[in-house]
Amino acid sequence: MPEVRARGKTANQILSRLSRADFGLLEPHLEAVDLPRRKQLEARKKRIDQIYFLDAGFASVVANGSGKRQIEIGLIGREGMTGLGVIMGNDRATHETFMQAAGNGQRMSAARLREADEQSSTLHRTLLRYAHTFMVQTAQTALANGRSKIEERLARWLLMASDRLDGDDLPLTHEFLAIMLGTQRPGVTIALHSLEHAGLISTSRGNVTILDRKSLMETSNGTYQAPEA
Amino acid sequence: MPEVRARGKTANQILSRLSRADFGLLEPHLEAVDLPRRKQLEARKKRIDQIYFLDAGFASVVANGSGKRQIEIGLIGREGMTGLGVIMGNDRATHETFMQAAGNGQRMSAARLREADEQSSTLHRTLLRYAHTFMVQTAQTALANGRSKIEERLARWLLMASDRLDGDDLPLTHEFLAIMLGTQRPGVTIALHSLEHAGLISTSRGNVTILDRKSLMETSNGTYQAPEA
DNA sequence: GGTCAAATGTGCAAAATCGTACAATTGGAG
DNA sequence: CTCCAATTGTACGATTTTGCACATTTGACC
Repeated sequence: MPEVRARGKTANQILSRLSRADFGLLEPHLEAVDLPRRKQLEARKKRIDQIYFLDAGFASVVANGSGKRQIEIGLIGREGMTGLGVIMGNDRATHETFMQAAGNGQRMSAARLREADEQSSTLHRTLLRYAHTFMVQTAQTALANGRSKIEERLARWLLMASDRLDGDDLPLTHEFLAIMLGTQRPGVTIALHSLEHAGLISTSRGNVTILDRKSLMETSNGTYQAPEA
Repeated sequence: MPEVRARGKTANQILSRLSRADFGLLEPHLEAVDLPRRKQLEARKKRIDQIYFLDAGFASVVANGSGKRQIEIGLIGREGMTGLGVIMGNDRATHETFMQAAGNGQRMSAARLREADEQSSTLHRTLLRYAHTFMVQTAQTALANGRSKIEERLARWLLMASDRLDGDDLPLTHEFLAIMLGTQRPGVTIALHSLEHAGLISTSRGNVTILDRKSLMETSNGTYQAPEA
């Protein structure tokens, strides 16, 4: 049987919503790949060679400052893709992007994507719309970082992460969460306990399970926005 | 004499760097406008009707959260424009944008800009490149908000503001700065005094003057990036 | 079933920031 | 010149977060 990848074969929301024609532009170049945890998808200041459309798992986009200051500015799951720089005319990555929860996706060369992007204005518009979504997410992050307490930001982050996974089990260590939120690791431990005591989550070594999504949203105090927006 | 607006007639860096042809697409629709302080250029959730290319002064883009939580996510000066949503396929504004330091600029209808943007791919690419720049600025803001002290963020902000004005005099009240940085107003007063005692700035009612740009950059502790990047 | 590195729990003093209140001052309007 | 509202200076307890340090637990591997 021929190796034809149907549009419906991917869980990636950008790909699966493309028109048949637009998908046809990309399809010959797509390659299914496994994406283990910590796999780097983009490296700061390095040329973007490959574009990843995620089907499962999620990646973090992290900005680095002086010293070891770093903080997450966005999450990418099956709703999105890496390589926005390519779409927007900058072929070098500004930030680090790496898998945070293992999964898989479709990969293609950045050059090929650029070609397809130039050929189809409808494809281009679709990709741009996602870029805009990501921009809004980053802005929300800036707001949360500046005006919210750790517990609120943690609640927001857990919700965003679970949106990008199938279940409510999030494979995360406190250490990782601390880096994502840009705080001390013990602060994360405290905040997680607080949420756990309130019955919103349960935790075990390297794992957080969301129990009460609704209350978590309240705890996030307006910093979390439903993904459809 | 005919009222022809030459490309060189505007200080806006996007417009002045356009090819003759691309500028020709926009020029018939541009209208010089005065932009007083607090003039709103975009309103959250409202349709974007007009696009502004700034020639002087600068605008703040502010994200709002629950209650009165708000924080600035970006500055726009003569290097930029408003209405990125239109370029990226979203005709409603996500954030508030208003003039922070009075100035002037060129205005045109969003519909006309969209038309021109669709006609010329070189114009489109130019606008997109600015959108990417703004995205990076927002990401830097998220980093600074999450990992920097008020004094560092203040130094960063003053530098960014002065990049977008001609002189080193910034017409700003503590109150406004507090909103921009997302902190308490007294905190700004303290931080300004600290910078003033160190000889980096001088202040008077409603005004901050930058005296030592270089030291300010050091104080910002890596959060400020030179505008050319 | 023992070992070890990773992950988590906990404590605590220092620093930063918040939240709020109120006094002092300044410059423009009348 | 006088008045007044906006702006700035200052204070202070409460809260949050930092920055360490160290004890404990867990689970994979041997």
